[in-house]
Amino acid sequence: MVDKPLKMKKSERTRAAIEAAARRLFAEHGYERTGIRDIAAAAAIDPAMVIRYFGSKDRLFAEVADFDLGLPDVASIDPAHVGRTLVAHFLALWEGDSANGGLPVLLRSAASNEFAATRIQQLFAAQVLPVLLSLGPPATASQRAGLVASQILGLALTRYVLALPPVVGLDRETILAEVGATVQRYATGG
Amino acid sequence: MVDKPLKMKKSERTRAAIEAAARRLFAEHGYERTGIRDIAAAAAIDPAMVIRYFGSKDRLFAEVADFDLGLPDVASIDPAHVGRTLVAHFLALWEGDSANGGLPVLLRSAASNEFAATRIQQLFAAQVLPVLLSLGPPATASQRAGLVASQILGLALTRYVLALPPVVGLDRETILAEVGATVQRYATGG
DNA sequence: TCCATTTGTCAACATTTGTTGACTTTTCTC
DNA sequence: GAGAAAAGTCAACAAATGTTGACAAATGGA
Repeated sequence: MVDKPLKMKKSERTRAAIEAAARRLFAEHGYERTGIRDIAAAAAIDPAMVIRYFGSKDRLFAEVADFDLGLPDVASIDPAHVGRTLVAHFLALWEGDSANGGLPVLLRSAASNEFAATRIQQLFAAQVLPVLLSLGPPATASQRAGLVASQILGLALTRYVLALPPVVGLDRETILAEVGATVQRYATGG
Repeated sequence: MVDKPLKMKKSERTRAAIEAAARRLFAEHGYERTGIRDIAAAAAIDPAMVIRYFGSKDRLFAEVADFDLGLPDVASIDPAHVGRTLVAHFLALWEGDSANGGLPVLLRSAASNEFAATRIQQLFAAQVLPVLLSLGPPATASQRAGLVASQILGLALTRYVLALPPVVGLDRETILAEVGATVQRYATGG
C-alpha cells in the first residue's frame, strides 16, 4: 500500500476516537472526575487501549492540553480594536464546535490540577503577552497581560464553566462591546 | 455548669478543628483531591470522627461552603465608587487570613463540582445583584451583574487559584484602580 | 462510686481508581 | 495460505476512596 490511504489506518482511528472522547469528557467534568473507563466507554473501546495508546492518564491529558490559541498575527490587528478582536477570538475558541476545544479542558481542570494551571500560564505568556508588547509601554506589558487574563479567563469561567445564568444570557454583541472595551483599555494601558 | 464555659466543650473543639482543616485543604486542593483521611490527619483526629460529626464528605463541604460575602449595605456605598469598593471588599475576602475564606473553597472546586458552582451562582444572585439594582436601570441589572461577576471572579481565579505570575504581581492599588474602574462601568451600565 | 452519655479508636467493608500482563483475534506481507 | 506484526480482549493487581459498626476510654451527673 504505497498510496495515501483514504481511510486512516485503524490504529490512528482508534487513537483519534480516544482523544476525541477524552477531550469531551475532560472538558465536561474535569480531570479528576473523568476516569479511564469513562473515556474508553465513550470511545467504545477497551480501557486497556487507552493506556496502550497514551501510556497513562496524565500523558493523555497532556496530549489533549497541548494546543494553540491561534491568535491572529500582531501586525494584522488594528490597534484601535484589539480588545474586541481578542474577545471575538476567544469566543470563537469556546463556541467553535469542531477541532480545538483545548481551552475548556484546561480551564475546567486548572483549579485542582497543577499541570493544567501551568499550561494556561504558559499559553498566556507565550501567545497573549507578545501581542500586548507593541500596544503600550513594554515595561508594563506583563501588568497589562495580567489584567487582560483576569477579564478573559473570568468571562470563560463564568460563561462556560460555571455557566452563571446572567453571563450565559449575555448576547454576543454585548460581550464584544462591553468586555471588548475593558480588554482594549487593559491591553493598551489606557 | 450554668455559666458560659471559658473553653468550648471538647466536642465543639474537635468539630471546629475538623472544619478549619477542611476549609484549608478544600481551599488548597479542591473537593476531589481532598480526602477524608487528609482532613483527619490535618486535624489530628481519627477519620471516622469526620463522618461522625458531619455525616459525610458532601455535608462537610456544604457546611464549609455555607458563608456570607458580607457586602456593605447598598445605602452606605458611594455610587461614584462602587467599583473600587466592591473590588476592595473581595480582595479583603481573599486575603483576610482569619475567619471566612469560604470563597476560595468554592472557587477552587466549582469547576468540577456542581454544588460549588450552584453555590457561587446563588451567592451572586442573592448578594451582589441587589447592590446593582439601584445603580442603573433595573431591567439591565442581571446583565450588569453578569459582567461584574465575570471580572471579579476572573480576578480571583487568576490571582488566587491559578496564581498567574502577572496577576499575582499586581499591587493592591493598581487592582483597585484598574479593575475598580471596570467594575464601576459594568455596575452602573456606563 | 456507679452509671449513662459522650467522645474517640480500630479494623474492616465495598467500590472505584490507574495500570499491567497474558492471551486471542485481526490484519497485512511474503 | 503460512507466519509475523498489530490491534483488541479479559481478568486481575495494588492502592485509595468514603463509610460503617463494634468496641474502649473518658467524662460528668446522681
